[in-house]
Amino acid sequence: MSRQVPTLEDVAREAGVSRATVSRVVNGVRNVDPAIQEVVRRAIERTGYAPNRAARSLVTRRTGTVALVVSGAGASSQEAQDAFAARVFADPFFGRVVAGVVGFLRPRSVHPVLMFAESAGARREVLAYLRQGRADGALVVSSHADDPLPALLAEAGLPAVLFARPFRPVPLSYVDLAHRDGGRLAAEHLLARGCRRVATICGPLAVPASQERLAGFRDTLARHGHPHVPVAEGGFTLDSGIAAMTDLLADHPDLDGVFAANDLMAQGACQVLRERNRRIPGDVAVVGFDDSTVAATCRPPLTTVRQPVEAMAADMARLLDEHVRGVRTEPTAVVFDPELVERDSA
Amino acid sequence: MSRQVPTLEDVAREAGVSRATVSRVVNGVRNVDPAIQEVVRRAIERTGYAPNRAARSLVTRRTGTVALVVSGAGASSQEAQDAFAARVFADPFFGRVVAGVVGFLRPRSVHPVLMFAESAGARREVLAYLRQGRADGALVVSSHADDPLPALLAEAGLPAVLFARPFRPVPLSYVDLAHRDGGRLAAEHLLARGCRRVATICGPLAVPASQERLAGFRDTLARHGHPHVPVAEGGFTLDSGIAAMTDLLADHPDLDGVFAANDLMAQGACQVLRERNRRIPGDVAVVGFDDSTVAATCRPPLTTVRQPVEAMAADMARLLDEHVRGVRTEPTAVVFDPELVERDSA
DNA sequence: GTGAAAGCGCTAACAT
DNA sequence: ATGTTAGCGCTTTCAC
Repeated sequence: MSRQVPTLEDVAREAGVSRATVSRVVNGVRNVDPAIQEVVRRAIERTGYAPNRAARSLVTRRTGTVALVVSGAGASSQEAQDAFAARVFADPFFGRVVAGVVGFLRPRSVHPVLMFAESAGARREVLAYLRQGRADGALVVSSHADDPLPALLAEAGLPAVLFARPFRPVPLSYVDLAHRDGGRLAAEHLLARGCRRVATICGPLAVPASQERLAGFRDTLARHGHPHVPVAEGGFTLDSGIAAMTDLLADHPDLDGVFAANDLMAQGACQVLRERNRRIPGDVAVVGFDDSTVAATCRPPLTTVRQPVEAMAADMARLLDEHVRGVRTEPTAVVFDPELVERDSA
Repeated sequence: MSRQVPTLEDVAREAGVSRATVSRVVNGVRNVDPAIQEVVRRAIERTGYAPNRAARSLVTRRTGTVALVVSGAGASSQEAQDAFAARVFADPFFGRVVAGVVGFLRPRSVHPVLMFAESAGARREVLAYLRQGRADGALVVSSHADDPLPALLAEAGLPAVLFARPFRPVPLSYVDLAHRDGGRLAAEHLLARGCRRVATICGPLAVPASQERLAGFRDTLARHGHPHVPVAEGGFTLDSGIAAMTDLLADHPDLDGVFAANDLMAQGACQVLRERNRRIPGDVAVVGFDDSTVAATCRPPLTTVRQPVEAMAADMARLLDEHVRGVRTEPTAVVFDPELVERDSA
């Protein structure tokens, strides 16, 4: 059938040296005569040798693989799982996480295996996967606020790094954004351009990040003499943004500024506003959050609070790498600063 | 540091049996006394044993992992790679592929490792990965028409299944859609609702699927007395849909129906139409393609030609599984039928 | 039905 | 600088 795969032994025989020597040149260990290196390299070429990773992993106890886990609230039917996966990918946020993670991992030849942990069973699978040594650690992105996975990972003593501070304290490293500052940035910008009747479409209040963006926004407005800010809660989706904006407009037809806690909801808000023939930013200024891909394609392009997701994700991978290599032992938090990106919507 | 992980040996000692017996119960092999099975199971419980996958893979020569490869045209800078990943995930199409693949794989405890192959170096990495036995096979989704990866995979004799028929024949299994029929469905629907001046925003003509959707659309119209159909080529993105619709409208201000070769471009078309105050479908009917997530959230919701991506992706995984297990040896093509989904836009 | 033992292909001491 | 050798933890004949 498929011909036998060459092993270290074969290469050694071909090159007339020992397995150990071949192993040394394959792994780039020094202490090998340059001339012999060349001979071995040629033998590798000729035989078409590729090191068997299972054998290597068995002795090194490392796989060069990390689990990229998308963790969420828990439906368990097949349709629900499909929907979960589709929803995750529909959010431009996740694509940026992957880009950042892969950007760090790829140069190091480590690969991400995609896992969904939206049910108790799926969480068990993630733990089993890690315990079987199939991956060196886990990168966890929770969509759900009170995700049980981080605690399980920590208890099991498995290397893991989280995107966003967990709801309840867990001895795990994480990267996060200074969400409160982000809310402040949005408020200051709206105020600076003269808005006086501003409202906000906040994210799910069960999510700490939503709470903080809202708090930063509110506090700043209060400090500038606007103690009462209409709030509509959304779910970080386009639809929820549409619904929230519709509600807000019904109760406060005279508003002149809106801060949406992510770009998707901001886009929904813009859609509603345009349908109602409100000019953006003339009649109503709109500020989003994230600076995701939709921010640029939205009509009009969104002024938004940028979250450097790619950089954050890359750092998450870096932290995990350090934990796995053992050069970092204590849980560490890295908090990034948001930045206002001005486009046309405000 | 982290306590020693229990091995088969430990469980065997704990249960008072041999390694072989423990292995048998772990792998569900029969010929084990039920009483002993129970003893072993308890020992596993007590020790918290989890089989080491590297060791198992070393002897079984199977990993329970498949590479999910997104293959594309070739930029090689870090930014280009980031952008590639972000773009891939921005397309709702890919999320559905993942959902379908995971739906099949998960019940079988096999996991997808995500790989991007947009450059020659990245392609080499994919081949090396497979040759090292780190994955049992590859599931390939090409965004680029003349992707060199399938041929490389076939030459190397590595198990692989493609999403969509490759540009030039390659001895690999693939799943695909009857795109031509999809184009026909769109044309028939537009005709049936009375449109007489229809145009189309086709996909990149370098992609076979685009060609076929266009051909099916054109042929059907021609057969009904409309030999000349204005065509604008897009790139399957929102922006390109906007540009194409703008052009079409400039040249043919009186058109009353548009078929866009995917939903993203249809959405762009709708945006332009609404800005121009054309009513949809009253003034201009719009038909999309894919029935992706944007179809439902578009304003108005899109009438579209459904491509059963999840089912196709699941079948792709099934074919690969069969090739890997050796129960299927010949390259096989599975072609799915499109279906018209009526919503509000046409 | 169960155990003994031979590898799977590799790395890493340890010798030389 | 290079070779020898002892495992890593598992599955799988082959005896019993």
